Amino acid sequence: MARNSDEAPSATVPDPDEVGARPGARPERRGTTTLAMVASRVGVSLNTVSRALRAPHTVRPELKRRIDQALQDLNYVPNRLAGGLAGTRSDIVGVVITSLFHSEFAAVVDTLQAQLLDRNLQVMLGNSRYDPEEERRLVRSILSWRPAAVAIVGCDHHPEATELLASCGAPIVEMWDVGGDIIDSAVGMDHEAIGRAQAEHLLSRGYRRLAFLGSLREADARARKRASGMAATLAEAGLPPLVRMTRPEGGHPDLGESLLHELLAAHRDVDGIVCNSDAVAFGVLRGLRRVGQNVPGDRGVVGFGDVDAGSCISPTLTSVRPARHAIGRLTAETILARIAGEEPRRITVDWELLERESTAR
Amino acid sequence: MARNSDEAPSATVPDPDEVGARPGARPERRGTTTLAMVASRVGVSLNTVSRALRAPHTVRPELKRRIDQALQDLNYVPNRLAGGLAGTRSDIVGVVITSLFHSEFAAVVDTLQAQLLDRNLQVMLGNSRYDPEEERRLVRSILSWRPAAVAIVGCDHHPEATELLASCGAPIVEMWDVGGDIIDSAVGMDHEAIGRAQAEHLLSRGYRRLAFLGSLREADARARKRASGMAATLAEAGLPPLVRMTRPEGGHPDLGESLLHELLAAHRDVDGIVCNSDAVAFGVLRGLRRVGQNVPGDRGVVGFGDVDAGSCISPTLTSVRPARHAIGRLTAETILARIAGEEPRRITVDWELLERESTAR
DNA sequence: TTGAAAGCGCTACCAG
DNA sequence: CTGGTAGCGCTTTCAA
Repeated sequence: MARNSDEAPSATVPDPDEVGARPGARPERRGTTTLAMVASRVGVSLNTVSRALRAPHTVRPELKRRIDQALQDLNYVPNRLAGGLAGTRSDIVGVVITSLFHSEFAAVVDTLQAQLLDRNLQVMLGNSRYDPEEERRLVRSILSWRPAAVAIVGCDHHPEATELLASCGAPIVEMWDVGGDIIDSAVGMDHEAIGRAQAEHLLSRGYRRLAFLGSLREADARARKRASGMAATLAEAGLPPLVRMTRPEGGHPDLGESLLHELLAAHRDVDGIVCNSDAVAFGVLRGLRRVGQNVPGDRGVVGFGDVDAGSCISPTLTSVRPARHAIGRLTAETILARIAGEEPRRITVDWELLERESTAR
Repeated sequence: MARNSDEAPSATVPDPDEVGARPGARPERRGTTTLAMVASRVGVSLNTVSRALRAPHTVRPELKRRIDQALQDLNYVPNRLAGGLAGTRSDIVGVVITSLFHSEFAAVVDTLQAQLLDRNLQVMLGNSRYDPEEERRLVRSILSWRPAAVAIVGCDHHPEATELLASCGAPIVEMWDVGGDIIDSAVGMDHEAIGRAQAEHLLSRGYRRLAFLGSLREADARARKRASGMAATLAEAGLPPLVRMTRPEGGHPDLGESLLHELLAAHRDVDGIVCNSDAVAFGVLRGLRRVGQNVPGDRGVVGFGDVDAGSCISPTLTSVRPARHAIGRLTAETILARIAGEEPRRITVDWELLERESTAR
């Protein structure tokens, strides 16, 4: 059981306002107990209490016990705004992502938050919704809390965001992608390599004419890198160029089905389809089933993200599984290391191409 | 096909100043412009600049222009720790959820964050991972930032968390659930009613012996309320009692398939299966397909959450669609209203039972 | 319309 | 080991 300040059977919470009102004690405000109140109740100085909290071993055990008691009696909750202002660190880690909804990054944030909380770092979250302007706003806003570090999705940001991050003095960890210029540290995947692997896999199964389908809104730098990887692979193999189709709508099965129809109308010869996300791929599979096309016989389909459902649909979906938890964990570790003064890191994280029925011919 | 996981110390990174914090000297924060610096550059006093920021109309237009110029030249980023300490508001909204990974709440947080950011409120996120003890820690931690408001999933918390939230003085909005006691305000669904609807739907399709399957870890108060609703419906119809099966693992298709086998072994007569989440339901469908059972013919399956893939699998999955974005939006509105001094609210949000093939007999 | 001064609650430094 | 004393950067009266 954790020792100080972190336990209180809330059976009876004494009134914090009842403090020996001596000249010298600060005027008490309703509801909030300050260190000074605790100190005056115990009869020691304010900063003794502060030390009892931060460096327990520097306080006489007996005194420490009495202080803990008072802390608990008064139900003290520290004011970290004050702590952050006075100290050097703010204990806030800003986390900027591009999307939460399509759960691309939910698992990453999940792991990251849990690991940071263990070290008493609080996550301040922002979602740019794939909008660079929003990202700029968000970065500004988060930096105004003087975070101890910032984790942000991607390596390609609004120029002012990059500038702000680079010069704010806090460690910055760019997540998900490792390609390109890095501000400080990065933990992510090589998306171009993923695109190559997706294309190579389809080619190895005999598909020859490939397309890349996805939401334009989510056609971020990572998606473009994957598409580039595919295009490069095709070029090297001397095959016809990659067909790319996007729409403004979000990545959803309906988008996938709709893009599929467009694709079949314009490029009937395409036989290998890579989607920007599994959600889109599900729609493509649904569409192909509805028009009586056989998968993997007539056309192969590859997703990205490896959502749970991919192994439950029929045909099961070939997809790329990012090491989401690894990214979250390694990002947390990198943040802690950087805060501790270690060198910047650039970590390339594993991913896996899971070959399932949708390409198994 | 696994890929590289090499770790290369990046050489392209500009090395920050000597981090060697000599004892005695306060660590210098790089690139931090203070209001005072801006003021001295313009040749006015510090709080004139402050006013120019917060109440522009109280400053002579010409001066305002010069101040704005200086603000921009020096690339001023406010320090909201200081602002929060000095002022009465902290502009932080704490958001406590039970899970991010299975994206149950990702959409809610998504919408909530975007709406709050529009009003310059920053989201501080915490994930309790369905653990009351973690929830208590998290609430304490978040309250130590003196948030302007707190949004939290559910109405059933660790007792100390409830106590802390109730007495912290900030508006509290409980999300997702509206049943039971409320601390301040709530925006959510009636989960017992959902359970009743799930059961009634199965009964109306001729299924008679019902079971509830799910992850124990996610068997939170909401899930229990839904199961209760089902049980009550069965009791009122004079049918055999609800079979409940849970396991400690997280809600995943594999869990669903595994629970299904257990169910078939122990209660062969069950013909209507309600799952705690769509992910579990997907596994149940997969399992039934593998053992050659016909859905919806032999058994009906109902999910919860209405994940995208539900309409792409075969058979398509009957599920309950929570009004996720509505919850996010209404929570934001309630928070803003409460901060503005309006009365607490209790809002019951719609949901929809989507009848698809998995129960269509 | 502007400025001076007093804190917000805490941490950090120094002397006892 | 303990207490005094400065601030951290900003908001807020209250004067000018």
